[in-house]
Amino acid sequence: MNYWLMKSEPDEVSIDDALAASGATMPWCGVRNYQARNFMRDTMRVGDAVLFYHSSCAEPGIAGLAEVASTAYPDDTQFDPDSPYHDPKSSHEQPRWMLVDIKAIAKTRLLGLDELRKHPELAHMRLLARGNRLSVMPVAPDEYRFITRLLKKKPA
DNA sequence: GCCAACGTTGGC
DNA sequence: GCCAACGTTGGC
Repeated sequence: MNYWLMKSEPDEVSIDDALAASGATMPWCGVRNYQARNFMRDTMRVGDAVLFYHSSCAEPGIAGLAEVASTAYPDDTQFDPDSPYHDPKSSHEQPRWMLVDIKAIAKTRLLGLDELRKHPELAHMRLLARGNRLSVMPVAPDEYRFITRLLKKKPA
């Protein structure tokens, strides 16, 4: 069992949007970073736990829980000239970008960046590292457990 | 809107 | 294979 954090801009897809999707499941399209793609393609397994993170918004932070719901397959948006995620250098024969399906499980309280930074137990999270830009990243099991406990508590 | 940090591109 | 230029991310 692996643990992950996945960023989404709530203006695009919020945890509420994900929960409202058919089966609360949606293809995690639009990832255009090789490292993030490799995590989805090579390491994710069905049933892995996911922290659903809201980024580029007024209150960035963990907003819900989700799980990996498929193995990796090509991201269709890369082939669509009308999509903002279109990649003219990709082809059906050799698709460049892969994704997995993500199933939303629950909305949580908003666990903001400032609160995450308060805890020494989380000091090594990749999310909190300087200049971090990865949109899909692994979370250590201890960090995941600590965060799920925090989510059940009131904000500090 | 600003800007630091980072990844990618492409000329050499 | 180096590296400058450029584009993007994402918090503030």
